[in-house]
Amino acid sequence: MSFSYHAGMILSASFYARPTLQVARSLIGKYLVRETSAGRQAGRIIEVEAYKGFQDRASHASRGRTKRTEVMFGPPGLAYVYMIYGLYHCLNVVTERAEFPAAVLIRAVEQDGSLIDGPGRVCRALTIDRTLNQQDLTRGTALWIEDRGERVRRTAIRTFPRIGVDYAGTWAAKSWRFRLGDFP
DNA sequence: AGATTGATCCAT
DNA sequence: TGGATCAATCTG
Repeated sequence: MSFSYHAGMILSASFYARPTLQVARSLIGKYLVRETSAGRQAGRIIEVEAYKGFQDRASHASRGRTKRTEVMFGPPGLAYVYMIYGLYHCLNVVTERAEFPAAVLIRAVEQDGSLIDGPGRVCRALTIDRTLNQQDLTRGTALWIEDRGERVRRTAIRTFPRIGVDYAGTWAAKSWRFRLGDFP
């Protein structure tokens, strides 16, 4: 039992252990929370992308089970953090079930009224790097996602093709990006 | 449009 | 081991 204060309910493994597109949708309006020795920061999730299964050519896991993608094959509720272009980090949450590779990329959050737009910027703003790879998000330490009671109407969420995956053939056309409509 | 940066992956 | 690639971002 932890006695530290949480503004909302920490999402449990059962939240992540659902079909990835459902998890992606329901992450909109939840709060990504980062706690360090310097304090606690939170961002309201505005945009996400789903990456699902062995066939999805946009997913890192489509190349198979490697050292990098191993965490995507792990149990739901783990963080998958990778470095891109040697400059930026991207945060994903692992979904569904062990042995099945799937995750949701956090693309944008609203922090203290300002929009942090882009997965690299999200990680920079919340001090998220590879040391948090494979972190268990259901434990409520260092990094987690919580529900603060906001109800997001389904019609408030718009869907788009995923960004930066033009190489993925027909998979690039799938509307697996979800964004809160109030943020153009 | 072009530069940046380093981890990763696969072909030599 | 080498080199192409990359779920991005910043500056012109």
